[in-house]
Amino acid sequence: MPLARKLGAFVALSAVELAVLDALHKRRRTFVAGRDLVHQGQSDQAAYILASGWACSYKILRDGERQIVDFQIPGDFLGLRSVLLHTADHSIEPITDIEVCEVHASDLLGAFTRTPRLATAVLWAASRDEAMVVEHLVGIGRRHAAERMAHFLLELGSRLSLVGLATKAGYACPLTQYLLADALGLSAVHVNRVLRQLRETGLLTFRDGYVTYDDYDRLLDFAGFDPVYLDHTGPLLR
Amino acid sequence: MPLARKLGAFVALSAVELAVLDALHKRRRTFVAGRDLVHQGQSDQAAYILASGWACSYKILRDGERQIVDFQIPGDFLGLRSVLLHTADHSIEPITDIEVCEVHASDLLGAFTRTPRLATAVLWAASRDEAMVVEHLVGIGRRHAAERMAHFLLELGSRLSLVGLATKAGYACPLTQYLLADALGLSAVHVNRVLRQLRETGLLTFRDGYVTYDDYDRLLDFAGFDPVYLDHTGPLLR
DNA sequence: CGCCTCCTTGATCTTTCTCAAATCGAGTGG
DNA sequence: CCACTCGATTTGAGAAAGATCAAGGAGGCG
Repeated sequence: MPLARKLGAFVALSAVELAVLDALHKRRRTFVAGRDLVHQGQSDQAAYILASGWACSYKILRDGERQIVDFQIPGDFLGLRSVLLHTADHSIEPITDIEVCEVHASDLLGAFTRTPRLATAVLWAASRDEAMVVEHLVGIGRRHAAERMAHFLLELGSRLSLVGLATKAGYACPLTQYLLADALGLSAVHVNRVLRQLRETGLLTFRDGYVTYDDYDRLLDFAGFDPVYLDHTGPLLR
Repeated sequence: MPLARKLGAFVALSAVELAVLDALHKRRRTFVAGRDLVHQGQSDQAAYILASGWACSYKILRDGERQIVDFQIPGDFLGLRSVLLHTADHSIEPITDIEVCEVHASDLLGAFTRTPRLATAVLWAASRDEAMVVEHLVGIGRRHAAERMAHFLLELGSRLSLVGLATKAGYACPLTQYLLADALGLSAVHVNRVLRQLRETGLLTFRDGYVTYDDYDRLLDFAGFDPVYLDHTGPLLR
């Protein structure tokens, strides 16, 4: 269970807490790629824990422009904020076919009451997600396109290796250039050019759904990637 | 106490919970404008609750570029994420002289264990903050400068009116054009031009530390401002 | 085969940045 | 009261990053 693994990095979970966590994984469901799971503005939505596949959360503006806020990979929550805020402030779309576990607001709040440490752990996971959104914000605001792309793909690799889906060499990545454009605040055309530039300067290659690091150290430097905000040396709470 | 007021909007707090919250407000401190409270990379930092004044959280990139992630106003947490993640992933600078209450990690985690509902409330507040960061991200990624500025200033007004610091007409705002530039991912020069444009088209005026709405309805429309993500009809938990 | 999605590349245009310089008001010391 | 400084604002001119428009190409699939 990728979620337990993730939370376990922060809070040393007891048997009871693991059992409560396991009980959240009862309602299993699957969704097909491309059909929204949650739609911006819906209220009283359930949250989900992503078991397999990729999804993205995004917002649509009036003029039809889309901004992807984050991609979700196995072990991530989908729509946790929507549950807490009572209304979905963003939409969620599966990028591939996905498997999820549905979690109702009452389940979650009940679990928190029974095992407060789990609440702390979830608060930690939410903070980590926010740290990624913040880094994303910084990238869009103050990095130019190539640096932004490099940083983004490095972060994704770092997250994926945490759940065993990436190696030092690279990772499988189902994102299209259109998705990258919507995530990075660029046009799809420019994404293409930037990827070409990264390939031609020997930093990384994104081709046929696979990201390959061509020179990891130089790439880290080029992107100014600092993995501190994703690292954690061990459980904070014992 | 602005924090109790804010959390009270989400969770109907009991006398015990209010007492625990009050106990967090023991260590009062003041800081002068311009000197960092928290510095990027510090570990085991305390968190603060802002009692009066304005602050901002930001990240500095290698090349010295700065991106302001969010401004904090009374009732907001400062550095909550840094406590949970064990390391500050951003810096915090007071924009005006400020008064804060220092909160240690242990106080906070202790309070959560004693009153789980408080943990839920703080999780809610954190989610609300994240929703604002997300909206900020969307603005930087997909809105052009004028729209971005208008949306940003409307959101700020909306947050301020929640704690009684803004009216329908406008609000006092200590931000310089340099701060706005660093927040919005623009150059200070362009911020100036955009403010002029908004003034000349009769939408809003930002002058002498005061934001005045010149035509609120047209401004809402121009910015595509949707206050849903800040609204809450009442306590979710009773 | 024909259609569809995604990727690729060229040409041109727009937004925003950078550099430069003038202005303005609040303090400060003489 | 005046000269001086300092931070913030304002405006202009030219440059650059990235957007938009347009058109092909390559692979998958009914």
